[in-house]
Amino acid sequence: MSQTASRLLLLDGHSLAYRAFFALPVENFSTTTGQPTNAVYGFTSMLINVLRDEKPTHLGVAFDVSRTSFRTEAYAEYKAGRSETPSDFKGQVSLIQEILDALQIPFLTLEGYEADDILATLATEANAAGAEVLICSGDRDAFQLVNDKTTVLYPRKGVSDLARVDPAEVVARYGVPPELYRHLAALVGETSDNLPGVPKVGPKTAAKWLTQYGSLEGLVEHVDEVKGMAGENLRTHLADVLRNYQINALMTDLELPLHLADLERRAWDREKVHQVFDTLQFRVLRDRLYATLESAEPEADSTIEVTGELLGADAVGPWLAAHAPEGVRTGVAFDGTWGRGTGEIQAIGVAGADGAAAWFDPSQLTGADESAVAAWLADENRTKAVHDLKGPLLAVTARGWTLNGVTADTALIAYLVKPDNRTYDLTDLALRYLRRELRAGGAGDGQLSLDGLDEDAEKNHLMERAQATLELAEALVAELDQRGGTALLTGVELPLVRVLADMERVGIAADTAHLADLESHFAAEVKAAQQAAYGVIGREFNLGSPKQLQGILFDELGLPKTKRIKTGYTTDADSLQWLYAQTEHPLLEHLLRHRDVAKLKTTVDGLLKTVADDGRIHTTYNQTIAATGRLSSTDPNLQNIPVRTQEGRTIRKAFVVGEGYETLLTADYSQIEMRIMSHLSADPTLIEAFTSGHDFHAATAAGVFGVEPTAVSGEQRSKIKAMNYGLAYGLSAYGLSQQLGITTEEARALMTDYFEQFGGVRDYLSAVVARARGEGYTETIMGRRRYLPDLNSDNRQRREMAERMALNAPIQGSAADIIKVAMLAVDKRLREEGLRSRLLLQVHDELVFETAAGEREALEALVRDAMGAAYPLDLPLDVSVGSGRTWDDAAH
DNA sequence: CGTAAAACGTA
DNA sequence: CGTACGTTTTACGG
Repeated sequence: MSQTASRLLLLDGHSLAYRAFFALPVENFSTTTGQPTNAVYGFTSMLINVLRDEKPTHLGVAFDVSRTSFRTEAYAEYKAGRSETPSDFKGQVSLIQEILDALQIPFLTLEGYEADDILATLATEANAAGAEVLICSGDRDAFQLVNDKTTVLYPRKGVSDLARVDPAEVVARYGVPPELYRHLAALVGETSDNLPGVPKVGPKTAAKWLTQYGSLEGLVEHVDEVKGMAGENLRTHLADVLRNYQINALMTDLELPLHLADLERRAWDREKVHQVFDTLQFRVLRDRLYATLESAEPEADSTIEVTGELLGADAVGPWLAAHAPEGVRTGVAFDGTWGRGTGEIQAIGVAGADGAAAWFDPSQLTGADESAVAAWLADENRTKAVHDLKGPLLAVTARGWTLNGVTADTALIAYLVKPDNRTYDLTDLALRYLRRELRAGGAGDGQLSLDGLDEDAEKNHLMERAQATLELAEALVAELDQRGGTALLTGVELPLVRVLADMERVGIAADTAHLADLESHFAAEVKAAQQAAYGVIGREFNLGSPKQLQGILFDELGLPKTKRIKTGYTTDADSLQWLYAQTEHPLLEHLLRHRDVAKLKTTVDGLLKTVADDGRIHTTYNQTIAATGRLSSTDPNLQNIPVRTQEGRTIRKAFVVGEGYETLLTADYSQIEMRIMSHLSADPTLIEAFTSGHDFHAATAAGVFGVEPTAVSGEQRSKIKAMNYGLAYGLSAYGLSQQLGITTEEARALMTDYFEQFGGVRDYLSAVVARARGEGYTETIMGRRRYLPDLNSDNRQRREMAERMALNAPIQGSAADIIKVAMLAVDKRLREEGLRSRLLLQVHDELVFETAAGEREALEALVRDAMGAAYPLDLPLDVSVGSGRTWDDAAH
C-alpha cells in the first residue's frame, strides 16, 4: 500500500494522428516551408492535454508499420476499400516520432501487427502487474480491453474532447459489458475495416441476443431459435460473424522489445524539444507544453554531489585565481542571516566552472585572503551566479565588501520564466530544471550541531548549493532567452536588486513617540467601542471572532442574513454597514467602530515592533512574489499603510524625515494604469481624455453622458470613475452594480454607453484575452510574461478567473515595469549628479525619497524627469510631487 | 504546533 | 460575481 500505484498511458499513434489530420484544416497548419503539420499539431496537443489531465507514471505510443498484418493474411479483404492515405498525411508520422524522441517517450511498432495489438499486449501485461491503464485510441476495438483497471480515452470530436470509456460507459453505450464487446462488434460488423456484419442487426439487436444467450457462443448454439428476419440473416451470415470474431480479437501475448518498466516517464531532452518545436514552428504549443506540464513533479535522475575543501590560511586567493577566473561564471552560495536591511555572512561556498568546489569562513581570513576575496567579489569580470541575491548582498555589504559581476540570479530568472510560483526554492528548481536532487545538509532543524559530521554535511551542502546554482544558471538563462525575457532580466530585474538592497538598508525614520501616542489612543478607542458593544448585548464576548459575532447577530438578535460564506454568513464591514441601514441596531455602530480602530491599533503595534536601533524601519521587498511583476513588502509591509481616512493618515505622520535630511518627498504616477490601458488600446477618445487637460474621470464621463466636461455631475463622475478603474480588473455588470448601489440592468446600460464611446478599449480587452488563450500567456510592454493555462479550462469559474487575470496582467505588469525602470534611472542619476538625497520606499506607483539639505528642487526635477521618461507611451506619464516633514505631509 | 479562513489595509 | 499583495486574529486538527 505504501508504494505509489503505476498509471500507464498508451496511445495509438496512427489513429490519433489520423483523427487530428481530419479535425484540423491543413491550410492553417503548415510551416513556412510548406510542410503540413496539422496531424503533428493535433497529436501533440492531445498528448499535452492527456499528460496534464491524467498524470501517468508510465507511457508509450504504438504505431502501425504498414497496411498489411496477420489480419490481411487471414482475410484478404480486411480494411480493403479504404481510400488512399492522403499525401499530406504521409511524412507527418515520422515528425510525430521526432517529437516523441525529444520528449523521451518510447514508441513501438511490430511487423505484421497493428498498433492496437501492441497496446493490448502492454495493457494486459500492466494489468497483471497491478497497474492502472489508460488507452488513448480512436479505434473502437480497444473497448474490448476495458476492465476495472483499464479505461479507454476515445476522441469524441476534434482533438480536445476525450470520452472516458470505462466498464459502465461500455454498458451505457452498447448494452453489454466490455468482455462481450467483441461479440457484439462481430455481429454488427465494422464498415471501416470492411468487416460486414449481419444485415439489419445493429447494436441494439446484438445486445439483446447476447444478453439472452450470454455470449456469442451461446447465441450460436441456439442460432435456430432466433426469430424474425434478423434471425434469418444471422443464420445466413454466421460465417461472416465468426470470421469477424476471429479477426477483431486483439493480440495480448506479442513478444515486445519493451515492457512496463521501460515505459517509465522520463525527463525531456530540453534542447531537442526546442529544436523540434522550432523546426515545426510550434511556438504556441511549446509554450503550452511548458506552461501545463512543468508543474508535474519531476523525479531526480541523479544527485548533486561535489567534493571540495575548506580553504585555510592564505589559500583563498590562489584557489579563486585558479578556479574562478575571468570569462566563466562561478557559482556562489552563502550561509548566514539577513533581513531588515542588514545581515551577516557565516560561510561562502564556491563552485568553479572547472568542477572544483571550496568553501571558507569570512571570519578566519588572513590579510592576504581578505584582499583577495574583496577584489574577487568586487570584480565585474569575475562573473557569478547566485541564488536569491538580495539577502546575501546585504550581508556582504554589511561585512564591508562590494559584490559585482552577478550575471545570474537563479531565483529571479526562475521567477521571470514562471512568475506564478509562490517560492523559488533552490532544491525545487534543481529538480525541475536539472532533474538533479539537492540533498539537505546539516541538521536542518536548528539544533546545535557540535559534532563534526554534521558540520561537514552542512558545508558540503553549501558547496552543492553553489554547484546547483551554477548549473541552474545555464539552464535557466537558456530557458528565459527562449521566452524572450533576457532584456528584462539584465536591463531591469538584476540591476534592481542592488537598488532594493540600498532602500532596505537605509530604511525610513520612525517617530516612535508619535507611534506610542497612537497606540494608546487607539487602545482606548478599542476599549470604548468594546464596552459600548458589551453594553448593548448585556454580556462580554469576543468582538474579534466572526464566529461569535455570527451567533449574536443572526441567532440571538435574529438580524437579516448577509452573504453566505463557508462558515456561515459574512460579518465584513460592507455587510455590517448594510445591516445597519436595514435595522439601525446600535450594536452595529460599535462593531464597525471597533473593527476600524482595532485594525489601526494592530498596524501601529506592528510598526512599533519593527523600529530598529537606528530609529528607522527597514522593510524587506520581495521581487519574486507578485505574478504580475510588482514588488511586495514584508516585515513590515510598508505598502499598505492607511491613507484613505483621516484617522488612518495619522499613522503616516509617524514616517518622518531622518536626522541630517531636510524633507520627505513623494512622487507618484497619476493614473498610470489607465494611461497604460489607453496606450495599449490606442483608443483615440480615451487618449484625448488624458491630453485634454480636464480631470480624467470627468472628461470620460462627459463623453459617455454627452455633456461638457465642466458640466459633469458628481454622481456621473463617480460612476465613470468606478467604471474606469474596474475595466482593468475585468469588472462585471454585477460587480459594478454592487459597487455603485444600482441594479445590474443599470450597470449593464452604463457599460454599454461607455463602450459605445470607447470602443477601442472594449476591442483591446477582448483581443488581449483571445490572444492569451491562443498563446498561453500575456505579455507586458517590456515582454514580461504571465502564463495562464486556465484560460482553456473546462471549469467556468477557473476560466473566468484566468480571463480577468489576463485582462489585468498586462496593465498592472506594465506599470510595474515602468516604475522599476524609473527606480533604476533615479538611482543612476542620483549617483551621477552627486546628490545625497536617497530613495526610501516604493508603493507600486509612488516613490518616497529623503531629501538632503538644499537638494529639494534638484531632486524634484530629477525625479520628475526620470519617472516621466521611463517609458515612451503614446501619452505622457504624469508625475505629481509633494514634500513635507512626514509621509502624510508630503502627500499632494 | 501549524494551517485555513476571514477580515482589511494598500495600489 | 474586480486585479495584485501581507498581516492579524480566530478556529481547529493533530
